Amino acid sequence: MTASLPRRSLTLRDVSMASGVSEMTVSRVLRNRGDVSPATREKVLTAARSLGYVPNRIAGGLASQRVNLVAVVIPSLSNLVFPDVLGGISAELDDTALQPVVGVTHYGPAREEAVLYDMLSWRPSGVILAGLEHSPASRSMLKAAGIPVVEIMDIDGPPIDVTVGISHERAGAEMAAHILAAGYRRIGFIGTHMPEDHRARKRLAGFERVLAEAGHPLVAREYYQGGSSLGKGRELTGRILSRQPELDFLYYSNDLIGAGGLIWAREQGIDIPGRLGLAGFNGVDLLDGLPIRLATTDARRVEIGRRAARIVAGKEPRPESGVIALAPTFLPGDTIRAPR
Amino acid sequence: MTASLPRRSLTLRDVSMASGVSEMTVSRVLRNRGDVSPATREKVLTAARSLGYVPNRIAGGLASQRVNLVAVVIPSLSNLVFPDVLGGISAELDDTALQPVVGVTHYGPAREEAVLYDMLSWRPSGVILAGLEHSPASRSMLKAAGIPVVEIMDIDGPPIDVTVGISHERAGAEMAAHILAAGYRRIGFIGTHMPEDHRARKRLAGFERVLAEAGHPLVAREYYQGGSSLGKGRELTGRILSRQPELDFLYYSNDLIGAGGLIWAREQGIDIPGRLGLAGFNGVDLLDGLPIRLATTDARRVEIGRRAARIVAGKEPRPESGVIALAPTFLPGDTIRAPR
DNA sequence: TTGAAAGCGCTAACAC
DNA sequence: GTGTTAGCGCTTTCAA
Repeated sequence: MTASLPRRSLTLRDVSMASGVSEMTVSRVLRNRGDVSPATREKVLTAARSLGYVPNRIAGGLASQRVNLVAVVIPSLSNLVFPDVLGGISAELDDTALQPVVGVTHYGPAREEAVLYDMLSWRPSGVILAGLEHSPASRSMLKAAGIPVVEIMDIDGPPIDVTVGISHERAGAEMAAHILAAGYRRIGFIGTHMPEDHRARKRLAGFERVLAEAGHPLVAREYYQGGSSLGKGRELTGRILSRQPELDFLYYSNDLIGAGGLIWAREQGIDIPGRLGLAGFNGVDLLDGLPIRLATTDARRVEIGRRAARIVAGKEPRPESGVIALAPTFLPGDTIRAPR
Repeated sequence: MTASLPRRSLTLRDVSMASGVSEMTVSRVLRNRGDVSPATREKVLTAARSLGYVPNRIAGGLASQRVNLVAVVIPSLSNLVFPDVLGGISAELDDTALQPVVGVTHYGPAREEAVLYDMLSWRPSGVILAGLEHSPASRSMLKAAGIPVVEIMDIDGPPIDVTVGISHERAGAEMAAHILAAGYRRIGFIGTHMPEDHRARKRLAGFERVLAEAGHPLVAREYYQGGSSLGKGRELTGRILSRQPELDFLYYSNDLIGAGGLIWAREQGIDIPGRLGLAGFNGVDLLDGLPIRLATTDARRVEIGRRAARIVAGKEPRPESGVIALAPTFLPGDTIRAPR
């Protein structure tokens, strides 16, 4: 049995004819606009439902010059952190007419440009995008779009319109301060080699700055390509420690490789946090059930998503300065000694 | 300094005037359609770029009656498994004109209905949605849409149009067979209490059927509410084993709680897989770096996404039967004994 | 409270 | 290779 697929979809006109009411009134009923008598209303709704009418927003958007979409542009979906941001955005948009539409850039500026072009061609009511670094063409597009543009997750730089996030420079600096206060001195770093991961870069810069100022500069670094995983963390931790066994602390650019390193170090029987301290970044709750908790920084992902959405939705005014700064929060966990 | 936001966005007309070429030809250039002389082409492109023109797809879609969107409707983004499916979809759509647009249902049929209504109102070229269970209204909408509809991840039931996935009944049955073959006899189950997680339900049904047929029916079960996490897995494993210490195998409804159980059991010094065997479901690679690998079933997520996308994109014909069955693949890991 | 007319910005179809 | 015309399905505006 083959269901016969309708050649074209239903229009207001079909509902109008089925209900004996003008298209305009049908439109009013379906959008809950203006005054319509209960009787007419009922007639229309019945007709629409029985026909299985689904409004055509393409036409509606063109006519009204208004589309209730918010473009959300992020680097990746497999990164664990972006679903949290999306959760915040979507929770805050839930009681508005706005709907998020997600585009993924895979950390490529050219790809970001293409995604933006694409999304802007749907004339969304606002844009939320990760980071402050964009190609000149992307910046022009966003400025020319005439809609709210909220850059998120980073405030170390000038926004196009508004930015909501944490200072990664500060997050790195604060972590360095905690590590030094706990007495660690021979500190190494493990992170992605991604020129386009500006936030990781800024964190490392802040981290190194504080270490250097204290006279205990970073003594080792290990970079990797590709995605983060527990396995990668194990491997790199093994490598950096076999090369420089004197290291007493490892700072990871994210929690997942940090957790991998933690698992490896425990297998080796290394005393943590005594002989070796470890810290990651993000504060992902996925890892909460591990035997010991990795020290990390909560990047305030959900809240960032919420605030960004609030601004786009007009629930909260655009800040005068264009900047909404949240504080990165240190989570000590079990992998860093108490301060001396 | 306040950038002046343009009151309305540019139109083809603006590009036409700036380049001295008709709107129609501008449209041709911008879409790479038809023959346009290189000279004209250049003029148009230059004008469009310098103005910062971004086409209006709302208008384009209305005029052409064709929108290059594929609606993708999934229960959750935080579930680890759906990003994989999305990855497969997006990889396969990358060399087509189609673009995925994602909607999230949070496992609610009413919410699914709303999301579908919403997405269909954009007149997408196709729909990919998780599961075979939908409200009657959802089914009517989908049938009436007149576009390819691909239900994914489950083939235990009749599709609306096409379904691509694995049989969860079979996945559960096969896991039971492996467990029995390894000599385990006192088997328990830990899973979500989600009436709407039909796939988990079907897996358990297949699992129990084989156990019962072999004369070793399931002897314990533990359900939980809410999301899955390592912590939840630890907690439930502790609970079920303290209640029924004689259990020699635990089957989990997903890898994450399974891994939590594994971590807990190792902490207790329980011999795995000797004294106790464990298995999860999904085959998520996130957990690859754990000290020992959890036995599981690869649910073929990426491939499911790919095949679904291929059908929507017309790269592969709709199967006669409407069903594309992939084989769930048993991954023995280290938490199940070798068969006797 | 309801209806009629115009037009949103683009593209299909056809003419030149 | 390029231009003209009509119209996609709705909503805005104005009139009744």
